[in-house]
Amino acid sequence: MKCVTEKSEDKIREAAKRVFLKKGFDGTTSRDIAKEADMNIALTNYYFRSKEKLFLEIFKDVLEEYFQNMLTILNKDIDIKQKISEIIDNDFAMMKKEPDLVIFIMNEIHKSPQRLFPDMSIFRQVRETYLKKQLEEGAANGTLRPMQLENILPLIKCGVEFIFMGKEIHKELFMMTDEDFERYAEEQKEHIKAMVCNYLVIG
Amino acid sequence: MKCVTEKSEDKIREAAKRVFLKKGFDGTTSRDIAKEADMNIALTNYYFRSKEKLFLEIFKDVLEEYFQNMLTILNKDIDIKQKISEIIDNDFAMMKKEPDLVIFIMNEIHKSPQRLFPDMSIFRQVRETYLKKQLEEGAANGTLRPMQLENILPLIKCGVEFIFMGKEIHKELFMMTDEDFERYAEEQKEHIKAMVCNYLVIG
DNA sequence: ATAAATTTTAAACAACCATTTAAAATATTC
DNA sequence: GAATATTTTAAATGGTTGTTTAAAATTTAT
Repeated sequence: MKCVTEKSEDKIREAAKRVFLKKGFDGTTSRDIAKEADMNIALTNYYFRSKEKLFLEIFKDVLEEYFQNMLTILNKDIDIKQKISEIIDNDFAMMKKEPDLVIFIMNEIHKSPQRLFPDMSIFRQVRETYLKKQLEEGAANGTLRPMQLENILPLIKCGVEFIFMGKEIHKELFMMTDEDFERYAEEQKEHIKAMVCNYLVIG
Repeated sequence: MKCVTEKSEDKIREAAKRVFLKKGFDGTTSRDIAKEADMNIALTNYYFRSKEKLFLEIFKDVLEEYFQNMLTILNKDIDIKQKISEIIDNDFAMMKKEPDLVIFIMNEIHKSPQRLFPDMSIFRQVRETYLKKQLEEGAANGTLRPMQLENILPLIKCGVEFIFMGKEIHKELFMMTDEDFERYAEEQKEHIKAMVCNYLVIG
C-alpha cells in the first residue's frame, strides 16, 4: 500500500538527513544511512537511485529549511528594528535546534557549488523581500543609513551563525563549558542586535 | 642525505595541506596526497605513520597559521580603532589568499572537536593579548563600551569570514559574478569596520 | 670499493565502498 | 483465493580504501 511505501521512503529520508548533517557527504556511507534507518542497504538505492541522488534531495530540503523562516520574517510589515531582532532570534533558535545545519550547508556548497544549485526559487524570494522596500524608503527619508539588502543581511546573520558554527573552537579558545557558552551566546545575541541596529538606524 | 629526506617529507606535507584544505579529511585519500606530491603511495606512511597522523600535523600548522597574524596585531600598541581595522584587513587578505582555510578549520573541528585540540599554547596567547588590557582600560575611563575580549573578537572577525566562507552561496543568492563579489566584499569590509568601531568606541 | 643505512618502488593485503542481482516476502487487485 | 505488483532481503559485484610487505634503488659511512 502507498502508506507503507511512504513510511520506508521517509524513514530513509529522515535517517539520511541526520547522518548527512552530522558527517557530511564524504563522511557518510550508504551503510551508515541504512543502519540509522534500521533498514536493508539495498533499500536506499531502491527508493532513491544512488547516494548522490538521495543527497541532492536532502540538500534541497535543508537549504529551503534554512531560508524559509527568515523569509517569512523579512516579509513582515513591522518596524525594522523589530525585524532585525526577530531575524536574529530566529537564527539563534535554529542554531540551537539544528547545530549542524549551517556549517553543513556552507561546507558542502564550498566544496562543490556547481552541483548543489537547482532552480532555487527561494533565492529570488529572498532578493525580492519586503525588507528591500523598507531599506529603500528608510534611505530616502533619512531614517536609515543607505544600504543594500545584500550588505545588511549578512551583517545581521553572521554574528550568531559564526559563534555557533565555531562553538567548539570558541569553547576551547575561551575555556568555556557548555553552560558558559549558553550564557555567552545569549550575551552575544544582544550585542549583535544592538550593534546592527545602531549602525543601520540613524539617530 | 638529510637534505633529500626533508625534501620528500616536506613535499608530502605541502601536498597534503593543499588536498586536505580543498577536500577535507573524509574527502581526501592517501592516493590523492601521493599523486599531488608526485610520489609513491607507500611514502606517505613511511614518513608519517598514517593518514590520521599526517592530518593531525597539518591541522596543527593550519590552526596556528590562522591565529598567528591576528595575534601579532592584537598585541600591537596602537589605537583600538586602528587595531580593529588592521585585524579586519588581515582577515580579509587571509581569506583571499587561502579561501579554504577557515571553512576547513570550522568544519573539521565541528565534526570531531575532541581529536583536534592538542596543547595549543596559541589559545592562551590569544586570551592574554594586549587588546584585553586596552579593553579594560577603555571601559574604566569611559572611552569604550564595557566588553570582554570573547565578545568583541568574534564581532570583529565574523563579518569578513562569513561572507568568504559563504562566497558561492552569496554569489548565487545575490546573482553576483566573481568581479561583483570582489567589489561587494570590499564594501562589506568597510561596513564591518565602521559598525564595530561605532559600537565599541563611545562618542 | 664495500658494507650499512636510508629511501623508493611495485605489489599485495584485508576491509570497506556504492551499487546490483535475483529470489523471497508481503501487499494489492481481480 | 489466485494472479499480480510491490517491497524487502541476502548475497555478490567490481572498485577503492588505508596500510603493509619485501625487494630494489640510492645514499652514506668505512
